[in-house]
Amino acid sequence: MAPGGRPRAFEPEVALDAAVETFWRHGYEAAGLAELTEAMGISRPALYRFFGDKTQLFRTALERYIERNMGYVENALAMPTAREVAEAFLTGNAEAVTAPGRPPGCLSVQAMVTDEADVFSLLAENRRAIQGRLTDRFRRAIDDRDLPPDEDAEELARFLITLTTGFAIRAADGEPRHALLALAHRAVVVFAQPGSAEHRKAALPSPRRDS
Amino acid sequence: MAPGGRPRAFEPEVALDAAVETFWRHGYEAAGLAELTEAMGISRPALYRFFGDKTQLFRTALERYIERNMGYVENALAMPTAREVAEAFLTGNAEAVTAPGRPPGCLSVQAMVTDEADVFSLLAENRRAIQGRLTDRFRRAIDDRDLPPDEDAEELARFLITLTTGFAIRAADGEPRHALLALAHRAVVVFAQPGSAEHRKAALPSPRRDS
DNA sequence: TCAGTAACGTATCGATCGGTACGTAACCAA
DNA sequence: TTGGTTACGTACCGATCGATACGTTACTGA
Repeated sequence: MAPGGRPRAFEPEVALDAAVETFWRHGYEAAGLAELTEAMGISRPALYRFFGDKTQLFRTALERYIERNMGYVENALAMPTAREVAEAFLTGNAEAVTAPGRPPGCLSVQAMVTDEADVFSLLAENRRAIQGRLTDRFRRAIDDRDLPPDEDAEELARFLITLTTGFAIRAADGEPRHALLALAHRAVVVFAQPGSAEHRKAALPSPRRDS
Repeated sequence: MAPGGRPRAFEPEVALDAAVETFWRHGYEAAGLAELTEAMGISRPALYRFFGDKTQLFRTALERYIERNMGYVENALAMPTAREVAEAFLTGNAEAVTAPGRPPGCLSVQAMVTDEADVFSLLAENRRAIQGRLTDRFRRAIDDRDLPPDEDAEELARFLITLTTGFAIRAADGEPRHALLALAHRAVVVFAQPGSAEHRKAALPSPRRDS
């Protein structure tokens, strides 16, 4: 019934990668259609025909970014001990946000500062998903006696996410890889060394509930 | 010789505070003139006559933001020990980025994601200045035998700045105050590295300064 | 009363934003 | 060749961006 029409004049994956890099470097709003189309090497209507509007393009770009540049998350979650999970997660992130030949920082964080509610919540959901997987992993570590029984798995996960968020901003700020790696190695001391579970007593005077 | 003309119809400080809040909530680029003028309660030409262009307004707003919402920095630097400096700095920041009645997060961080080079470098300079003062403080702590002689003062300062940067983003992300405070208390254990067990004993909840 | 001065705000500037209408070009099947 | 189909890109849309021109209003001192 319907034979193929005129063939595409560009490689969708190449164009998408260019979009990823543009969003990565400038965030969502600051990445204009003009810059996007120029980087992707296609015309504006071509972008809309293949990728939908700017928001949909960003969704697709974020998916690709995650699967191509956030592999360190899976890698870290597969580590045998909680401490190794944390170290792999932090160092993997430090390396990802300072990858040579790529924009410094993290697409998710660069694009987070936006008024577009759907883009923001998309990124928030992604971050929450990772934090949830880390939490689950640390809960398992508690069950396995790899972490103290009174340890707060959710708080540990939140600590890691918060630190990597900071890494992303600092990398965009020009901080070199070795500096972030040093911070990563330093931060894992928060994961109690075997035999010293007492840091929690000293560190937490009393739980506070104010907002 | 020159008599006064028509009197001003607005309070400059009130208008400036409104500008601070707008930049705080949306960052630099996303805070449009329409929103700024509406929040400030003045017309567009009035803004330009009194505050110069948008960049100059931002400079002034940043100055005011620093002097009104970053008092915790001075407070922290005045603490007697390195660990207390760190704890006061982190908790002070956690409280500042979750201050009730104010936008969550930090103006400096919200506005950091921008293409405007001069705004970016202005913020980077501010961050570097704080990091420098923390570094100096920790160097002094090393001289005073308050920190181990082989400690890296600059790295400690970088650790704190990176963490507070993360706090700012997470606060904007909706993280409640108590969660960030818990992270703050947890993070100061890096100041009780193995080998100096007595740093740990002295950990007490420090006096608090709300601004 | 009146000239001088300065802040007021409407109405508008050119540039750029995200998004499309539409005529054209390139493929396939008959 | 011809009709159907699909991608191509120029040229444009209304809205909004930051920034101003300019006529008006309110105050002061002579």
